[in-house]
Amino acid sequence: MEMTKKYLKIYDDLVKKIQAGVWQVSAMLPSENELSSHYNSSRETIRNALDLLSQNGFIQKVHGKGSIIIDAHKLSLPVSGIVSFKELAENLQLSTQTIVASLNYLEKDHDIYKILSPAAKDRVWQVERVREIANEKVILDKDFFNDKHIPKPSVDVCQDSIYDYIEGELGLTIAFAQKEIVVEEVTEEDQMRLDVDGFTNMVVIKSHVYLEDTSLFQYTESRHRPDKFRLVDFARRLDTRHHPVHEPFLT
Amino acid sequence: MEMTKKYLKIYDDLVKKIQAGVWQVSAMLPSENELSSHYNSSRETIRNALDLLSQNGFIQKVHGKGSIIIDAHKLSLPVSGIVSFKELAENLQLSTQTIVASLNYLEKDHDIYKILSPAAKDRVWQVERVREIANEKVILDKDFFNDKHIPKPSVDVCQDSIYDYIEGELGLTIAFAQKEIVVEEVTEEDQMRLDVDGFTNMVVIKSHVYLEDTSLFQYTESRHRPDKFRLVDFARRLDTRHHPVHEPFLT
DNA sequence: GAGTGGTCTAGACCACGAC
DNA sequence: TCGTGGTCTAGACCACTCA
Repeated sequence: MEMTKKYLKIYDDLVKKIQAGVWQVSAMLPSENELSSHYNSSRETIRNALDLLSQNGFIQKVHGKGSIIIDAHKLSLPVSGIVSFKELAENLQLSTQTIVASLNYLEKDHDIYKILSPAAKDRVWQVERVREIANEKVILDKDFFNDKHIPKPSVDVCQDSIYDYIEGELGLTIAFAQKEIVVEEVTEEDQMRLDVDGFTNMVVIKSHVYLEDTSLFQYTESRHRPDKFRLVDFARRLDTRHHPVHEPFLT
Repeated sequence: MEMTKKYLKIYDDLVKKIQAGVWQVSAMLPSENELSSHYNSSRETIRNALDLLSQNGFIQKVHGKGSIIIDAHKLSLPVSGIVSFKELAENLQLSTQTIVASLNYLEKDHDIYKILSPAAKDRVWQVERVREIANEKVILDKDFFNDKHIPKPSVDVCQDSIYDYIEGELGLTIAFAQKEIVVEEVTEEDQMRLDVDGFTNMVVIKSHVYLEDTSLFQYTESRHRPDKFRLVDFARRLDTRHHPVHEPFLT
């Protein structure tokens, strides 16, 4: 009696083999037919696993040829997405630290209510966290939550990982996010909380985050000192016929 | 005798209906069974079409409930990806102009040969283009190509769209790209070519672009004046178990 | 329990690449 | 021509949501 999904087990197995170097980069994966007999599965199930490999930058499928091993993870792990600072920090070799600078409910007249609680029925709380990397305070994260979806937790939870709290303790599933990256001027708050170190601008990531039922539950601003900001992204060219997949956008 | 793929026609039709407002945002799409009888197709084909809608931010699927219409296109079209300036400009209401500042082969000792032509067998050419938006020169694009894959075209082609040349005239397919976004100091060249307008930093997008056969054919640096840079991104939370999908990255 | 999407199967034909 | 991946079908069972 297996709980796990077959195509995920196949995916996991293939990832492990690719990372172990069973096949060289730019070599071919076995064909879909070979894989389906090897894993005792239908071709469609293999294709589900291969789709995952492709989405995550492990292979490139070529019609009539096969699946080529690529290495989108070479330079320094990649891909735009939704990730917590904790997940991120675990992949860094540098020492990191989080300082909870504030944690409180907001006044009802705060602008953020328009976004997170239009009827102002639910309370909204805020947490501000300073991220220290190699003993420099370089990131200021300002998170706003609707109390109805995410009850205000303790400082300890904020110190650890709010996403673990949301996905683990509360059992909610984060589905998607809309993000905007811009460069803004340094604020007084930046100067108070961070080591701005003479910089006059900050890179700001503004995110609207949604649950699986499409309700908006979080708004975040992550303010980065520009010399410590770097975003690595792996992008596939999808159909751009109707709704061009965009990149730098200009106002 | 139809050339077009069935699931793409269904996708196109559903996009048209969503954009026409046939269903309200946060309403449910008809169920997969209803859609398959409506379009005279199997459920798997419908699911292919719905997967595309989901990837492109039109719907959010919820197990046991249905497909909810969402609106990732609300603010200003979205999503990180691979797009040409021409595609981008067509979605802008502002007047834009491209100036080809230079177009030439590079000396064999240029650093870029290490990336694009390791054996230094093939020639590498470069084009520099200044992008003017609302009569301000705010973007400097520096593109490097391997002559073997992409023969150096005329200035007119660069003026128009190199991607149209590659995908249309040469019939090649761009498959994926690896990008890095960082903030760098203004260079003398920036000052010479652009209206830097007192800014001391530039947002720089560095891209390695690959063809379908996974060969690297282009390296690009796109340098943006920070006040005119904005990136909008729509991200889904995928499996982050093995290879965390990252966001801001730090050095 | 009825209806939804998620997984999986076995089979078919097509479009493409390489020989 | 052969093997590859791409599309499509018809049907099955499971997991989930909601009344």
